[in-house]
Amino acid sequence: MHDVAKLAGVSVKTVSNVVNDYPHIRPATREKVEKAIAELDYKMNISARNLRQGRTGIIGLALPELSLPYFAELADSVIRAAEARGVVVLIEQTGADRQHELEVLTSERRQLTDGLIFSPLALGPEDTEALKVDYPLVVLGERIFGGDWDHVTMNNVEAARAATQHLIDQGRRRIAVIGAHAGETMGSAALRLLGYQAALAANGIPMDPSLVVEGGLWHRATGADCTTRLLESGTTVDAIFGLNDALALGALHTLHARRIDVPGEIAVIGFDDIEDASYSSPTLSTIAPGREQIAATAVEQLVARIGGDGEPFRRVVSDFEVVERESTRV
Amino acid sequence: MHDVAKLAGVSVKTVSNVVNDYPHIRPATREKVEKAIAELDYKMNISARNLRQGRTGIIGLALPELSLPYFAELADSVIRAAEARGVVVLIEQTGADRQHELEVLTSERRQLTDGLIFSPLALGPEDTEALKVDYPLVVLGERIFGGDWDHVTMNNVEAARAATQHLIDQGRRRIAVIGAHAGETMGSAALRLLGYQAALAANGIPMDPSLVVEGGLWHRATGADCTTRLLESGTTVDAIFGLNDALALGALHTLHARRIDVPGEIAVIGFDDIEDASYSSPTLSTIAPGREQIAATAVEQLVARIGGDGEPFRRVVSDFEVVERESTRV
DNA sequence: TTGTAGGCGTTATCAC
DNA sequence: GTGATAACGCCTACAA
Repeated sequence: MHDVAKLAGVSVKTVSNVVNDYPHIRPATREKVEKAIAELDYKMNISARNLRQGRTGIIGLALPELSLPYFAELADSVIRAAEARGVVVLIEQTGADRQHELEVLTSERRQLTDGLIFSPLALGPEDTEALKVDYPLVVLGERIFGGDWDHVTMNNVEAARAATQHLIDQGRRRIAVIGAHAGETMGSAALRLLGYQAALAANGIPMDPSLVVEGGLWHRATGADCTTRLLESGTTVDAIFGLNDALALGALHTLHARRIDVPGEIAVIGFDDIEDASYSSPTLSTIAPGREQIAATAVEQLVARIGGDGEPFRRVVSDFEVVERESTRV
Repeated sequence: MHDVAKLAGVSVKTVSNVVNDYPHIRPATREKVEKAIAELDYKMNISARNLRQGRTGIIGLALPELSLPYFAELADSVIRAAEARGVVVLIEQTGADRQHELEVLTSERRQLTDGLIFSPLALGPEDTEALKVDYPLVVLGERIFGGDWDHVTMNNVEAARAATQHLIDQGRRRIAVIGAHAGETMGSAALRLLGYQAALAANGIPMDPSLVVEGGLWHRATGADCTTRLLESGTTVDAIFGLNDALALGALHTLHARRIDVPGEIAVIGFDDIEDASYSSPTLSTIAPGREQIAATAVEQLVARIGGDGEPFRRVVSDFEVVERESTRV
């Protein structure tokens, strides 16, 4: 910057003003400086600016893992939204491990980012304290309510209710759920199960515990495994609600292997609308959770906070949609 | 740092020594300092360190997009490998657009990263000059050979030959390829096509141009579309080689929709071994390209370069493996 | 083994 | 409108 200033015959401050688009600069001066910049191929030192301003222009995104298609697609959307706002994204994977999720919140890396978009999977209401951090934070999902931070989420209960209702509308009555988490009262698993129960109740269908299959991590493998256990339990089933698409795709896999017709014998619906859902055989009906909207809103809120927005903390709920495809089409 | 030094009764330099694990410190001194750090909850200012050292501890990863499962899984592996080496990863998406890929190389964001792992999809040999950058660079894939940078890749030709040979071993003779890029002489498409041709030649099978289907971006949708065009051309086909798994999964989709038995009538093999390949119906045979190894090697090389390694530029070729699943199992 | 001085490249302040 | 100067918080000499 010194060199540029010298070559242009101005002070460093003027150079700084030019590169920062400070409005009150004489056109002639600006031109001189820009010519010097071009001539010397000068590039601003971001580290120095960061030090001075206390900002990095980087936001963190902490999620379970990119191998899970939903999170890969979410990350894609977040990066795009961030780019539109002139910030870049540092991704950290927690592996859905509670210790790792707690660590992310206090990590040294938080120094590197101006704020964090956090999608926890293992934290629960007992970890509320840990989320009281001194940097801008936007939490995704519904695991932890009511803290002093911004929240972007979807209406899990209502969406799961709609998915179940869709199956009921097709005449299904023995609807299984795979991927349930016993004992949880928060988190997607619990909330979606609630929606499922609500739909059954609203249609006067008794809830049968043998139709609720536990499953830990929501991978395809888990869905395949849950479905095997379900079928081998001998209970009657005419539909399966996978609490996410990966589970539902795993279910399709098992059903296919056992030559069970979908949707003829058993209809299947998932949740997330990942890209695979459009290309599986059969294609998978699912809930589209408004991923783009979630990403855009989260980035927008975070950037606003970083900019010193003193608004009260918000909780934004995105829209969802039932997407009917072959796996439930009669 | 001043405050810590004052509280511990030492100089700032000593504090610095402690936090940087400088070896020659009296245990008593170290303890005093650590106590003061804990008491004040002191955190080092990374920006200041970056300014002083000229390093950020961040590496860039530029790839087409995270929605493509192969790249999502690659990013996952890169982040893990980077974590093991104490660096974090900033991901940029190029959308496989040439302009965007060129821009990534000179972007202001390069100031923020100590080096870049770059997986180009649109650049070709004519862009060699653009890759001559003044920061550590590791290029993935085989689009551009022989420049002054490190290269981590797989043996596309040999792997494609093995995939084709696998189909031939199953008695297939009318083997189609989907996703070819006419006119390209570099890049995965061209190299894999070369391997395909080599296998046919080695087995005395004539190459039939009507079996080579063009397809631009390697998404599922493209694979589905290529397969439709292939079938509607009326040519005889008993196997399809998708130049990546997404294409092959798209093919499975179309074949399923048309009630064509896989592998009974048509066998299908892909390339990449993404997670979906294990859970499609039928499960997809494919080439496992050693993704973990590629990621680990790329990070390792980049970190070595950043550390000032003056070794000559290397080209590392990872191992691959044919994975046989239902889509080719007789 | 520890302390002191100086500078890394910017931007903010406040004159002019 | 533009310039001089002092921080931002750390690390690398070099000295003690």
